Amino acid sequence: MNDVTRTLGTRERLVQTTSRLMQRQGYEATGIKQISREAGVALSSVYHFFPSGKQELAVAAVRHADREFADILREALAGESDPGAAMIACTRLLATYLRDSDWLDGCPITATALETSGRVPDIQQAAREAFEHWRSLVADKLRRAGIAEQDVLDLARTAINTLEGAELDAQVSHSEEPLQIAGRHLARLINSYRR
Amino acid sequence: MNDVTRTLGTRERLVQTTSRLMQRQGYEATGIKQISREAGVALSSVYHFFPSGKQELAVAAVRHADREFADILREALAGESDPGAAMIACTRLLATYLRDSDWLDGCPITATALETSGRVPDIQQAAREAFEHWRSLVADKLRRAGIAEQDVLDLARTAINTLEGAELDAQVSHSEEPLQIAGRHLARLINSYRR
DNA sequence: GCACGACTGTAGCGAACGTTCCAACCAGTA
DNA sequence: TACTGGTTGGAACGTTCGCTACAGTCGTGC
Repeated sequence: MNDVTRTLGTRERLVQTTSRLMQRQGYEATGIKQISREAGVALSSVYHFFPSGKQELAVAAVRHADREFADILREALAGESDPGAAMIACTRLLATYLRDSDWLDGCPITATALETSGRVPDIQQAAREAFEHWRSLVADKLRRAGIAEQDVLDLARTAINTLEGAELDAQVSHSEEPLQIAGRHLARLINSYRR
Repeated sequence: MNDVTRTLGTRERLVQTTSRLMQRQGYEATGIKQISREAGVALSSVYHFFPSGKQELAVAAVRHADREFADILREALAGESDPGAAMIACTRLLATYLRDSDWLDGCPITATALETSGRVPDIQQAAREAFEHWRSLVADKLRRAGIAEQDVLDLARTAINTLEGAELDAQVSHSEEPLQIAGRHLARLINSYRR
């Protein structure tokens, strides 16, 4: 049992533990028994709360990761008024989480989304919604900063995608540098669209 | 048996099939028996060529994917003299492969790299080398185009990372658009460093 | 005190996992 | 023809997988 145990409800503990495990190992490598063990929850309780099993739990975990990552993004974006500086703040925050977790906690859904690609539609759908959600947060920031509407959605898309790629690189390289570089380049790109 | 069968040597068939399966399903979801079945190779032959088993085969598959993706990148980069246009050519080629495979064939090593992160050092190392390899190809292109040396490595890093993120997005969204947008933005970013 | 729904503990199902073992096979060489 | 080294086919190992079944425990409302 860890911090998560005994403070939240059983169902919430399951979702949170699943989300963390899938972030680090992906969908296939994360077993139901491992989840119930690490969450301090009976195996039968998993099927009590998620009657149709692993997939249902995984979808709930992706949705949870969606909200959690959105909170991180929102926090980082809110701290800076300039949109370029806000992107740099994002990369700094992501780099901190990554380093502090010994390069284990990257994007919480990428591994799951990739290995279930074309095989588990429910999970795919949840992942698609998460990316869309995160993009909309960045788009809002750009819009408020006065970026022209015809550039906002595309810029937000590349911003999130570059963050994703840089975080993957940082995780594999065990280095914060890819994220720092991405932050600088994204700021420069966004500034080139300011009027 | 498919195209790969009976034309290449047994060992090469195994590596190629493993690479393709891991590209689509990741490491954990790809079974030794599935590999031997799809490659048209006896199960015992897997252990004949790769005595220490699945991990050793996976490392060989990642190295194979490294070379294969590098060929794609080299081809796309060579077709254009302008470095920005070359990046757009890359995104176009990746988008084509992705669409033609029904959005299944994205980056051949991302899924594997992520789900083995911090758990299978050999695979991690092979993935690290692959990313480094691909970066060096882009860096060469930028250098030859006259980008200042102090900008080359960072730009190459962000270019590869943005490609990775955009390809992930394209795969999840079932759309070529994220890659097209990334191409335009990368070209703009690189141009802003031209002298 | 009692009944009831929520949750747990345990045991076990069939299937698939990675791996091992070994006899059989099939070149090529002598 | 006999031998040899590389390769195969098939059976089986122990373990783990996702999942099911069911009796038992617990806190709450009557």
